[in-house]
Amino acid sequence: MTTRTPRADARANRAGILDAARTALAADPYASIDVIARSAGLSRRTLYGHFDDRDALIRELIVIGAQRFNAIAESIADADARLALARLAARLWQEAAHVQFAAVLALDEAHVEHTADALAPLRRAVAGLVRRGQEDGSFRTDLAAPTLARLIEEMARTVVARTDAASAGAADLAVRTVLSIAGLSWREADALLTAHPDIALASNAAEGAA
Amino acid sequence: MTTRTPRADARANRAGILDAARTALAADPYASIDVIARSAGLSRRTLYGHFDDRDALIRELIVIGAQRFNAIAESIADADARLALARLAARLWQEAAHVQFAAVLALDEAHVEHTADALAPLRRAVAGLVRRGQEDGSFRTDLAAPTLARLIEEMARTVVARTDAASAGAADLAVRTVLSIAGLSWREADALLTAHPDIALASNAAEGAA
DNA sequence: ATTATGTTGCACACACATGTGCAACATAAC
DNA sequence: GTTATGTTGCACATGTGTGTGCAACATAAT
Repeated sequence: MTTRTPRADARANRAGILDAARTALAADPYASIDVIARSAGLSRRTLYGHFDDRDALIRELIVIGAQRFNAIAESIADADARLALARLAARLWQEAAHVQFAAVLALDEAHVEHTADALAPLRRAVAGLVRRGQEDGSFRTDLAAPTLARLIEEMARTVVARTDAASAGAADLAVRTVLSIAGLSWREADALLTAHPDIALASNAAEGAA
Repeated sequence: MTTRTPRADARANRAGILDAARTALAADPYASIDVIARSAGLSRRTLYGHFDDRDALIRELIVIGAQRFNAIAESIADADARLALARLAARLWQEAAHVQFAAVLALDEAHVEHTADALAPLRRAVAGLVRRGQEDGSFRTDLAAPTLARLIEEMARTVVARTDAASAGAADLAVRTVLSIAGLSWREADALLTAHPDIALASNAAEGAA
């Protein structure tokens, strides 16, 4: 029981590892500890100074990512279920850089359970949205609510995991996909997005400008 | 240069390995050679008598699977693009047992390329369908044809890989998902499937009957 | 019944990843 | 400038998977 205060550079290195792990694991969920450490500019041995375990590192990543997810889910307040869903998809997409690894890891047997637990609030929010949308007739009713909720989750996960986050209309694509799955025709979705241009805003604008 | 005729039991064992590999890899794309061989009732050593390599085994699986895929794609003749897409999805689904591993493997870095090559005909068929559907106004036009084609592929792959093939309305779910992505409203898709009950037929009927 | 063909278990070499112990070295904090 | 804190490289043990060689054994085909 001495100083207790972590050194400043150590704090930064820890953060750097989490950062490197995010991108490395998004590209390859089986990225080795060594690859992660090196891509953070540190040695493998040092990483073990910050995290007990490969598992501990990943668990921390999941927890952090889930917090962001859940916070967003709980911040959506639109009365219109279609709007709420669209906004949820768009907001989540903006976090893509922080969550892409999660979308990939969520498929890994070893972490499904933990991920599912951590994302329970988000899942509840989606379930509520679906129920609401089905009740007011704006979402499809040919599928049972739990089925539709799961389908929306899976499709969203796929789009996040399999789309280059930096590409042009990526956010727009994600939103339209989710709305289509919810049962809207594309014209309906299109009208919705036109009427509410704030939703798919801020798609990473500058690209080819060099 | 002697007999050249493979022994009957050896032929059967080879087929058994391919079969076991299909199911084992569908569950876990990293299933070990040993697990595959054992689940075929053979020893690891024997497997190497039939296949040079882990890679050789997987490549053969991909080729066989792709042949079935492609044959189906080329057998679809409906003039109506919506119908054609629906039927394609349904027919592919019926092959789920033979292709689920492919849907999973397709994500594995090591085999993406080979898989993509093998599935070129299917991909071309989908591209043609999308073009046709967009031209006659039955598919969405808010996304460029290549984007839409890729999206349909990805979503179909996800549904195949992430749905219990034996579950009740699985085939129906797959078809409806694809149609929604193509831009149909759920009511439109519903009407289409009602008008053509032959499409989503033969969903593995008997389940709970024990 | 003989024989070519398959199968099996075992040992081996190899590669790669995880996690730990330790001594040498750096440097942020004071 | 001293010192507690952090970093590094190296060796090591461990575990898991791949692919091969070989001798003993089984059996389909004739």
